[in-house]
Amino acid sequence: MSDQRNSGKDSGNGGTTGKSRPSARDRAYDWIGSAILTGVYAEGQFLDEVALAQEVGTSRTPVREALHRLQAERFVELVPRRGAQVRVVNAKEMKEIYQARFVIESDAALRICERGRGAPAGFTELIEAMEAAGRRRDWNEMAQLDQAFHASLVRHQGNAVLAEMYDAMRPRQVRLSVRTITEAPERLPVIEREHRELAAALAANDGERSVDLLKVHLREVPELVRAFSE
Amino acid sequence: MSDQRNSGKDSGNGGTTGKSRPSARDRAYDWIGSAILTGVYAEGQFLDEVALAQEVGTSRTPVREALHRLQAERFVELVPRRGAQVRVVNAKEMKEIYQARFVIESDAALRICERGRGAPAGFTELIEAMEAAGRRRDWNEMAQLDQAFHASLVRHQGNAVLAEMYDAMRPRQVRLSVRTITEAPERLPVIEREHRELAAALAANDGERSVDLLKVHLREVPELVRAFSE
DNA sequence: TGTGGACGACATGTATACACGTAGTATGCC
DNA sequence: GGCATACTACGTGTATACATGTCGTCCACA
Repeated sequence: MSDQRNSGKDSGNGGTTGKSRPSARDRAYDWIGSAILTGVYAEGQFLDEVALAQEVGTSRTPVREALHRLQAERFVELVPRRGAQVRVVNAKEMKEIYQARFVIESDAALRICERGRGAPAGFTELIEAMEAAGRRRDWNEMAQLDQAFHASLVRHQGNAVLAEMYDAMRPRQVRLSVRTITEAPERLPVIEREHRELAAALAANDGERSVDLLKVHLREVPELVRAFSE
Repeated sequence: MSDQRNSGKDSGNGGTTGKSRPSARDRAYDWIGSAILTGVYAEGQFLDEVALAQEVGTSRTPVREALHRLQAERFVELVPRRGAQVRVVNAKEMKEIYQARFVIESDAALRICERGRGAPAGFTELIEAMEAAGRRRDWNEMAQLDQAFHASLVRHQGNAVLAEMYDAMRPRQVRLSVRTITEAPERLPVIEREHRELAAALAANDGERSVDLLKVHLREVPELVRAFSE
C-alpha cells in the first residue's frame, strides 16, 4: 500500500529533486487504504471526509482525491451526496479475482511459450527471494514477492493493456494473500514447488503444462479462503 | 461519452428525486472527454485546468476530479506538478485492447457454454437493433450497440471482476469503433453475419465454435485500423 | 556567441468558505 | 399508538483564495 503512487507508473516525478516528500494526496491514500485493509472500518460504513482529513493531517481536498482513487481500486464506493462507503473484498469477489487472474495469466503463459520467450528475466531470483522470505517466516514480504512473481509473468507477455488490468487487481489481493499464507504456512513447500515447476515449464516453452500448473496453483487459494472465511 | 456517470455503475443515485441535473463533475468529464475524442487537443498537450473550467462553466475542482477519472480511463496522464497530458490511443494500444477483449470474451464464451447457459438475454434484440441502425447508417448508434452486444456476453459469464475490467476498456474503444465502421461500411454485412453466427453458437452451447468466431471477429478490426491508421 | 544562473510568470497542489441535498428527529394528526 | 410531515443538523458538492514548484526568459559572463 506504499508503492502505489503516481498511479503505479514509475514516471520519474522529475528526478532532479531526488526523493521529494510524498504529497498530501498520497499520504491520505496510504492512510485510508491501510485503515480499510486492517479492518478499522466496518463494511458498508460511510467515511467522514472531515474526520479523515483531521486524522491524516490535511484538508478535505486531498482526502477526496484519495477516495476517488480508492474507488477506482474498489476499496470504497462513492455514493452521490452520501459519501464513500467501505467495500470490503468478500469471498465471492476473491474467487472471481482468482478466476480473472487465471484467465490473464494462462493467456500470458500460452503466448509466451508460443513465441518461445521462455521464463521472464529475474524469475529465478524472485523464487529464491520468496523462499528466503519463507524461511524467515516474513509472510508480508512473501506475499509481495508472490505478487511480483505473477506480475512479471503477465508483463513478459508484452500486452500493456492486459498488464494494467492485472495490476489493477493487485491492491485487493494483498490483504488476503498475507492472510492465506499466515493461516496455512504448511502449504508453503507446495507453493514453492509449484513456482519452480512453472518456471521450468516456461523455460521449456511448454505452454500447456504452464496452464495446467497455473490452474492448480490458482485454484488452491480460493479454496483455502472459502475454508476459513465463511 | 454520456452514459459514463456514477463510474459506470447504475447505482440509482438516490432514485427518489428522479433524474437530477448532472453534477458539475459529470459535465466536465463529458466535455473534456468529447474534446479529446474529437481531436480538439493534440497528443501530448497539457490541459489548462483554469481554461477548462471556464469552457465547462464550473470551477477548477470538478475539472480536477474529471481529469482524475479520465486518467483512470487512460485518456490523460497526470504528471505531478505539470498537469494532465492528453494521451491519444494509438494503433499499438488498440491492437492490445482487441487482444485483451479476445482473452476475456473467449473465456466468457467458453464458461457460458460449459455451464449450458446459452446466449444472453436480449442478445437477438441487440443484433436486430444493430442491423436497424446499420440500415439507417447511424454509425454512432451502431458502435454503441456493438459495445453493448459484446459487454452482455461478458456479463452473462457472471464474473463481476472480469466484467468491470472489460467495461474499463469501453471508453477507449468508442472513437475507433465509430471510425472503423465509418471508413469501411462495406464490411457491415460481414459483421452482422458474424454476430448472428456467434449468437447461434452460444445458443447451441458450442464453446469451441464461439471462440473461433470471436477470433475472426476481433481480428478484423485491428487489421482495418492498421490499414488506414499508419 | 554560447552557456549558465537568477528572476518572474504561471499552473498545479492545498486549504477553506459557502451552497445544496439528504438523513434523522420531533411533532402533529389520524 | 402509529404514521406522515416539517424541521434541524450534518456532510458532500462546489467555488475561491493562498502556497509552492516548474518553466521560460533575460542577463551576465566566459
